[in-house]
Amino acid sequence: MDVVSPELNSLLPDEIMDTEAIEDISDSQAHGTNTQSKTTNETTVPMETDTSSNVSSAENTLVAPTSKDSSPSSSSAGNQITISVSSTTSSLPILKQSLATSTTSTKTTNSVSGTTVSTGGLKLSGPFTISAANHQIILNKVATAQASEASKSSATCHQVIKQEGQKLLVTAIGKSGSPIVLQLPNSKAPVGQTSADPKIQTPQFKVVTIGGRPELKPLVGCTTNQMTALQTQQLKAVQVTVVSVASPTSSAPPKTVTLPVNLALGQQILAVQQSTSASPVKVVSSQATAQNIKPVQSVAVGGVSGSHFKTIIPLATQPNVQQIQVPGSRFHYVRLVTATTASSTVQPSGPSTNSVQTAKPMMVSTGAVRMSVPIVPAQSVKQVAPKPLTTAVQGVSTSQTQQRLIMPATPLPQIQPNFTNLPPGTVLAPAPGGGNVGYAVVPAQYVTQLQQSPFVTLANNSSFSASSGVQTQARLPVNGVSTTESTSRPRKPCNCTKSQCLKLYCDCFANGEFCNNCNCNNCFNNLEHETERLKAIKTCLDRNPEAFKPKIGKGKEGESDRRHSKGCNCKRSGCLKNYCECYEAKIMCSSICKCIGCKNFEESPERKTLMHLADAAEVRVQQQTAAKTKLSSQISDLLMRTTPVIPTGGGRLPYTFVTKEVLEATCECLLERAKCSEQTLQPQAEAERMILEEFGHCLMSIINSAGKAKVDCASINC
DNA sequence: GAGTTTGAAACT
DNA sequence: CAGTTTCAAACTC
Repeated sequence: MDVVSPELNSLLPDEIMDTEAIEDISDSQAHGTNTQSKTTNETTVPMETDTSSNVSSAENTLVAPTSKDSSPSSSSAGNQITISVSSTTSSLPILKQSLATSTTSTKTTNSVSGTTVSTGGLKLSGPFTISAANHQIILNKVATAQASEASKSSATCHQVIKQEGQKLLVTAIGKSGSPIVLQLPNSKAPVGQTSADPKIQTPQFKVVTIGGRPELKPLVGCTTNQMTALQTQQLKAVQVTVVSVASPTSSAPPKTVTLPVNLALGQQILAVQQSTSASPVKVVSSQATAQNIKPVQSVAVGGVSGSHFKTIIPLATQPNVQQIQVPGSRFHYVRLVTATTASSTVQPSGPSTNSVQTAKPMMVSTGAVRMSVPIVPAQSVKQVAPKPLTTAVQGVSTSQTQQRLIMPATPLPQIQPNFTNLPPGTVLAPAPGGGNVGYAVVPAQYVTQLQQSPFVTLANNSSFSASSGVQTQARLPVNGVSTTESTSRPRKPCNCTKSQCLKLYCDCFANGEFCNNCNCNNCFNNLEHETERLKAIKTCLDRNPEAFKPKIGKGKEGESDRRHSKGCNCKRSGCLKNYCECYEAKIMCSSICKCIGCKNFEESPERKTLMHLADAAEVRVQQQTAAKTKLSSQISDLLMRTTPVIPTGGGRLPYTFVTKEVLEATCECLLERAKCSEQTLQPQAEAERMILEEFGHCLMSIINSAGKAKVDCASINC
């Protein structure tokens, strides 16, 4: 696997670095480690990135000029990277500093251009833009759509990374929305041949893995050992790992992912493949030294024309996690699960194995094909990885870094070719094992679920240890709602009995989640039945391509912000019961609803009544809670202030607990209960019973508190 | 907790 | 596309 040079690392948005990393950059850069990259077998492929958690800076994104725009050196001999940094507003000190110290760039106040990044034998050339203001690195489309087609046969229109016979062709995403294609053909195949006719030869894609991992340990035999101390120090800062696309190795069968042509239609393909053992470049090297890196791998997939492709690089605790956000889709992030091959460059030695077991960063995994295929036609991409994510991810990572997902090795040839029908955000995880690649389709939420799923286990199998780990998932905001909230929110367990949880009847399945702690019978909505589940997903999508999209979307102009995408069809519920999907979603029915006798509209008296009742109930609950809290606090306060005289061995509780404050609080509780009964039109007898029960509760609280105080005092006296 | 009602999903 | 069946959640008792 190729690893980004320190120079390029320094150019990455600061969101992908943690504070430590940034500091490290500063430190290392201060020492002038400009020449380190040449001795480091690492190469970075710049990814289109957007970590713009800052909205204000989002508008400052600058796109490097395409070749059409006379961008410099896009066709230059593949040994250069032309970096055009245009920072209009906010300064990015770290970035600038990095640029100033680690590149040969021509620096101006707010922009840097003409950077050549050369790392070891790997060289990357091609225009891209680093926007300091927006914290973006944008790979521009090298040419226009027409030119791009022609460019496939010309290396000059690609950014080429070449190392030891391997070439990585990078067709950058441009403003026109062309997909990023990181193409690393087999080293034995000439570049021109590979790219000449994609129809004849299926393109092989390689996923670029960005991010490193803290606590990485150098692998035995990797080039890390050759790194100087300065290199090591610099690499601590940030790591961008370019993972292979096709995995041509002399010893292992290449892991090739064949992508359908239509994926290029406004959809972004991110294929990853790590370099193999045969490759002189070991991915591990930089990461192994990245002790302080908080690697992040995330890609926000933009839409077709004119949409913004953004690669979100959130902090991930482990390197082989990549996230893809597809706005508008409930599948928002992706975990790329590394697969392993029998021939792994991972040394069976203790250190490397242990590093995995202990959640140490192991980009070492070889032959892995990781591929994320955002399916949804992109809409405007506004989602970014907020900085707070960094903290969240880090927090999560510490607790779950040892979890690993064992992916079933079931090949799915019948489904594999058609990625377009998979749910958005689906992760295609190659199954570990031989040359055949099986995929586990993991909708976004699944990834998070997997962390707590019983299917997530520690892999003891050495073949898994290096690459098949499921890493801690950075949680990105989903439609403005933190996925941390959405995923941590307790979901109602399903009770499916006949659907095997593989139909949309099942809420878990419909929400793109695994069943977990459900009451379902004969459940197939789990990794153990990935084949069936994959088929079911495909079936659902065939039936309705929108099946996995949120039902509640934005309405037309002038209508409510939220409305049901299809509308309800209620007939008997008046749309005022939870049978109605609109009412359940707490939205009013809209013009597209086909309901009969609908009462779920703005001026509906029934609806207003319900709303008032609901509000009143909520207020009552709050008041009761407050009253009880007050009572408890006052009792506690009394416990602190009073020192009741406790007769030795006596059974009497001190009367001093029944103070004025306690009485008042008790009365408040009783009054609230009475009001509640009154508002709910309860019969008097029932109301009295409820009040008495409440009084009993209050008494019990007092007695318990007094008893506790007695015990405490007695123990003190003893 | 069992039985009923309901409407979305699935099927024909 | 409409009608019917299946299904699981919501609801009632």
